[in-house]
Amino acid sequence: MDTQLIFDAVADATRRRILALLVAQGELCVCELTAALDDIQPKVSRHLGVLKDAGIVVPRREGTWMFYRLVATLPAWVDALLETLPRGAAPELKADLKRLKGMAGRPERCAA
Amino acid sequence: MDTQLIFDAVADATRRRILALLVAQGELCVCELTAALDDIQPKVSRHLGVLKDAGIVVPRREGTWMFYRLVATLPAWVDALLETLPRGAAPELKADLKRLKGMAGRPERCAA
DNA sequence: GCCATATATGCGTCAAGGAATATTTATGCG
DNA sequence: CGCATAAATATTCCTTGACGCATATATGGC
Repeated sequence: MDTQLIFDAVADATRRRILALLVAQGELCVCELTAALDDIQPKVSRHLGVLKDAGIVVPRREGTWMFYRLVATLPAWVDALLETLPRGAAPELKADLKRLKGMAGRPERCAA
Repeated sequence: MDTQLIFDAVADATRRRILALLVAQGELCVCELTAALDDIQPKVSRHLGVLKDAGIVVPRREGTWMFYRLVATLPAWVDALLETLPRGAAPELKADLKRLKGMAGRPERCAA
């Protein structure tokens, strides 16, 4: 658990949007995040890699899709930090959620 | 209140040490922070400038000294973020406080 | 005005990190 | 096996920001 990696991860606006979405939705795949953020896939994937290396999210493969979710056993202060994102630190969250809802061909999950 | 400025400010380890000291001590001058961090004065001053531009701290002049303290009316989520610093996100805080206590010729405050 | 202390800032250098495109790997289906 | 989709990585370019040093500014006392 490297403190600097955590803060570096949260310093980027795109990664904050991803984290806010994961806090709100629990688990999302790359294509869902790409649609929600209205951005290109390599960019989303690379930012997810940063979050994974920082130990904040974990991937789970389900067929073609890669689902990402928050690590369950984060230190309390990291949880508190992530909680601040929907509560004022991520203004775009509403719009991102709206795009996510309106996404066509959203994958169906088998297991959670 | 620019969200990105807040996170950029907190992304730097030196600035997190400064903020943790201010959370713990309430108000400190540049020379006290320089001693507590065991660093050079221009560096401390520059980081304080970043924190000031981000709207997190405010300066107060008292004779030759410049005292810095946290802004009183920060948004709730920023307060929550700052609270995480002494609670696990600032490992060096103990050592920094120790150096501060042992500092020679510490200025005396007139008004708070 | 002169000097000492405290603080701020200009400047050159350097490395880290983000964006965009192209490419590669992995999975599923026929 | 070949194709299509999803995702990861590699490459290149470019911007940002931290650091260290030197210097400038401000305040107080004489």
